[in-house]
Amino acid sequence: MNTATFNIAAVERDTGLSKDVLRMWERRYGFPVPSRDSNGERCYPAEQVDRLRQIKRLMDLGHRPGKLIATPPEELGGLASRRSTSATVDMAADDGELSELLALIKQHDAAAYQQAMQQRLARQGLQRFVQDTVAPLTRQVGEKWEDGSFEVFEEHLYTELTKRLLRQAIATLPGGPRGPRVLFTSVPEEAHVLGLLMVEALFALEGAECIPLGTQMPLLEIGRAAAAHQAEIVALSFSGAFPQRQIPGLLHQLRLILPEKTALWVGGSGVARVPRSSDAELITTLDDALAALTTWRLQHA
Amino acid sequence: MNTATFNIAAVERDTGLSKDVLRMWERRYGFPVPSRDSNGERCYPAEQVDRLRQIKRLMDLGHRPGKLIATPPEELGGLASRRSTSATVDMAADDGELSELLALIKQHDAAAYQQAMQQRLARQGLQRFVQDTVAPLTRQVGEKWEDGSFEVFEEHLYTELTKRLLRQAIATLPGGPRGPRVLFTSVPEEAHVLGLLMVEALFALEGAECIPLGTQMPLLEIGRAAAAHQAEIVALSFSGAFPQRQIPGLLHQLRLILPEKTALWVGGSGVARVPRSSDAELITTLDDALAALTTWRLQHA
DNA sequence: CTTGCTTTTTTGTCCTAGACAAACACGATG
DNA sequence: CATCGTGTTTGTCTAGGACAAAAAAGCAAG
Repeated sequence: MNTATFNIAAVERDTGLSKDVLRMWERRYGFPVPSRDSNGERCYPAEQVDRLRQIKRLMDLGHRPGKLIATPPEELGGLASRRSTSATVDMAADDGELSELLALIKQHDAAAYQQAMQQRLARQGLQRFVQDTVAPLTRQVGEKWEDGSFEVFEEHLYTELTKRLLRQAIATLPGGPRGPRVLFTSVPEEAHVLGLLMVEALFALEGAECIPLGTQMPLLEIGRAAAAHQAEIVALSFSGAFPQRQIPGLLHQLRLILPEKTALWVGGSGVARVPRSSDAELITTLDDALAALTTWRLQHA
Repeated sequence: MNTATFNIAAVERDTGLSKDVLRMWERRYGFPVPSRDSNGERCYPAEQVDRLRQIKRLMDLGHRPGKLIATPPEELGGLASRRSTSATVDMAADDGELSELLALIKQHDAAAYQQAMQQRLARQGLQRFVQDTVAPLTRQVGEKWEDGSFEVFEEHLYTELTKRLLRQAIATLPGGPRGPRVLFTSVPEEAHVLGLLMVEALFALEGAECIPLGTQMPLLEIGRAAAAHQAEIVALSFSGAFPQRQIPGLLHQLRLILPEKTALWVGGSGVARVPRSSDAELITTLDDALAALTTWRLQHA
């Protein structure tokens, strides 16, 4: 297992750091320093790939690469919580029950987790389940992942199982003929969908007609889909890991592509730091989303 | 809407063609020829992006780029069927019923499609539903998409709705304590999951313990997950669009990362042309998958 | 005519190294 | 304390060259 080494394409795939960035870091900071194969191409050892992934993780949290690369690897784990602190305080409420759920994931007990969540869903009803269980749980998984107490694959397991629960719940709702037609999707390179699903669940409950197109739609295709479905609203989501600098340009382009009367609503942790603009409506919380729906209905009554 | 132009990163995102390839084609073939902005950077008009996506689509089908770029745009649509022809013949069987389902997607009538599929599922049972409905339907959607009679977003709609159905069906099955523990996932950059879900459904029916980790797991994380879950089998899937040349190296690496006793099973249309090797077991049909499971059980009884 | 091997063409990826602009951090001024 | 420069950090783009892997074409032998 130690003989495995990664070429630059594999490192890009596994860390999400572009080849350009990898080469630039090597030039500027002297890390990573891969060995070379017989063709002079870079060979990264698994150890450096792991450190790179850790660095990427902390960068998505807001740290600067220069500092991170200067930090010795063994101290990296400690840098976790940063913008988490403010959020953690005001939600210590029913931590107790939630951490039981987290513990099930941590034990990799998928069956028990699913059962516990099903019960909670039955007890709380879908709306409160989304707002009081799924949303805080997702936040906590994010934090645990950030501070290293959750592995990537544990976060994936959580996401996958929870997605299934939400989709299942949504499927039982009747398609609402009363609300606006809302098209749910994300741009290419953006694969996260859990937040979008939460909003879809809430909107479906409100009787909106939800059209889920999955993730990763090319922009021009989003335009075609909106036209074909005569969607009144296009709802997009960006995760925190999505390259922030691309977002404004991307929204501007999409705005040009979409019919004028189609609203563009954008949410997810990736847009928290994006400047407001007339291209799209930025939505940062689930409550915002519901409020936006209410407002839309008033304006189109 | 005509004022929208794409920079090279946006084109890479939307077409799946790497920046290197885009620049290379410009150098070698003289297409695409983007205009330049004030910084000398490439600006691709929407029209060229569309043509590029069409070319990429045909390349995934086996065509050569040199020919495609030489072909005038208006003739591109006609080049569709190629390796499809052989397959279409032997399945003209119950085309009738299936094409009704396809028509519902084409009309963007999500509700009716879901209802029709639910009925079929109830009538056929999960195994036959997967083998006789979902699998051929997916193949046909692929073909329709290839020959241009399905838009990308229609294929997305089909995929999303069908994924939901399968997941829902899987959720109702008891977790099997008898079979092997099978970990289902895909590598980064590979977002397609429908084929994996079909296999998961069949395996779950057979009483195997299925652990769905969603898509896009870094290789080292797949290794950790396999260890943590004590998985006996890791099942991966590659779509036809995944860069073929990366697959063998990738499987070799993963083989080095995984514990020796963990089997590596790989399927999907992307592996059809991959050379056989001792790194992984290549599985090309649903029947193969079931056969592999049976064999595994015999060998570990 | 087909099968299998070798050569040529096609094609993608990697390389170096420089330029620049956008984002950020810091300090000064209102 | 807030707002506005200014310097530093950082990512992305550009250029063309080199090379190897894949596909096609040519050719030989069964």
